[in-house]
Amino acid sequence: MTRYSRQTRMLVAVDCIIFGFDGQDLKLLLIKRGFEPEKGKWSLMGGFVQTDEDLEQAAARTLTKLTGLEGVYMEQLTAFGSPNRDPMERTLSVAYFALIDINQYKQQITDEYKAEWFPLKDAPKLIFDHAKMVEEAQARLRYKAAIHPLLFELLPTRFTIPQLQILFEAVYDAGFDKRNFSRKVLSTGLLVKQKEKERATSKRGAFYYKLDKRKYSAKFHAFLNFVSDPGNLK
Amino acid sequence: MTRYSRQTRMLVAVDCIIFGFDGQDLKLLLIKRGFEPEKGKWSLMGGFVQTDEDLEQAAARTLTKLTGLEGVYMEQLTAFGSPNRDPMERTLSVAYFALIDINQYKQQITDEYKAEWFPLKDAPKLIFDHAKMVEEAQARLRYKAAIHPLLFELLPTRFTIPQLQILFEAVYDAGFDKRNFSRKVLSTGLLVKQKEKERATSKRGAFYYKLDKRKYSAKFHAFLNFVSDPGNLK
DNA sequence: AACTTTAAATGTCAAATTTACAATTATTTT
DNA sequence: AAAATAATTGTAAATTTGACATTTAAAGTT
Repeated sequence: MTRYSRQTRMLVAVDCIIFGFDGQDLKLLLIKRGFEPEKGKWSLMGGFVQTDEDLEQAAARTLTKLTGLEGVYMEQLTAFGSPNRDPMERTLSVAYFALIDINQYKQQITDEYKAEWFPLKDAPKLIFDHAKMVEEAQARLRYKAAIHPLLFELLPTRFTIPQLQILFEAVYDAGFDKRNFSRKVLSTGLLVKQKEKERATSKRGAFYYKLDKRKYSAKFHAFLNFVSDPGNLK
Repeated sequence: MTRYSRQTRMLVAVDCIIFGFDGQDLKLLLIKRGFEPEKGKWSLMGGFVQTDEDLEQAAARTLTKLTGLEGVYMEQLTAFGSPNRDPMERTLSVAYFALIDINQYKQQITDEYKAEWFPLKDAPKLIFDHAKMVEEAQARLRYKAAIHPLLFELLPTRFTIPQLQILFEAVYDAGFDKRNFSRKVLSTGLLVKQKEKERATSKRGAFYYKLDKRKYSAKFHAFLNFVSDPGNLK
């Protein structure tokens, strides 16, 4: 079979916007780019799509390469295709955003990428259009987390309601009423109270909760309204 | 400047899932593909991204080429990148879905593409992964229309509330209570009642409404909840 | 002119949800 | 034993939703 004639072929890359939560702030995992152009500059983790891969595979491979993690929550954000977004050569990038439990992350021994967590609000200047990607990813995160139980992906298996609230407050840069928040979250039926308490933060200690895996799967795409009127989001 | 070495370059296309509404059913605009492979088979309208174009431009150009319309509502759905989705040669496709007022559509004189509207429920077999694209577009349409004032893009400037309801019922393949529906829609404050009535459908006639353009722009991304519990959508 | 027909427009009440707001409790430290 | 701290829980008013039937405007018919 022949090929399509007279058409431009281009590189296709994936770039990952990797979010984490350290208990206080929303973080972004960035690397120092290891090759030209823009070598040594801060960048999203990315890579070219290989001959035998589809996009999800490329994104998962890229994420695993950096974090060592597999089975991480990830979804396609959008494709970025401005003709000159990469000055070297035309490269389409399909952006994926990922949510990981920051505690699961172990920096690769081989320090191959000089990766570093940055507070989202205080990230360095990024190469190409990566800042735009991060911006869109943040908007998407806010959008989806307002109506779906997404942010649990950023927490460890066991977490407390106050921890969850701090996370929501970090994502929306806003304060929520404790009573209403916990009622809302508990009313989803997704949480299972544990017998143990988290004792580091307070004298009284807060009960741990875990996700009810069955219900979590079942209701992941349901409209749960965690945040009312989450601003003017896309 | 040199190029990235040892990487696969590939074709990048855009494909448009074009929805219309004829007053009764949700429709899909398809073309008979004009070149090999799969020449003569039903297909989404698409085209290769050109050297100087970004993705939005390519999608808009493609849509205009088929419909003659400009300024149409369009948003990126997702990128499809399975290695063998096009048997001829590896081609990444970025899918866009568009909503057009079916009455605005005039088939191009040059009949270049043999385009045809199909009821969404009764569309023919499509080439490559286009059926999957349509399926995802429909899911996205249902998702977004449940919470944002999106479906107005499918209607003419003047429309009646019963017409709007029929549209919602077509999109969700469900019936809604007239009283609750009109209350919900009117409570958004987006509609301006006109003096004239639509007189073709009923003896009494239904008042026309228009969108309040200011409020429509302002609230387009707001969470308006047109449909409660719109099923288990993504 | 009165009556019939058809679809549009509108109202109400109960239930559920949301919002605003403060007191109590478990535990550690002093 | 008292103080301090953060977790947990309650309630009443307001708003929104859901279920349900009647009235109304206009055209057609007798």
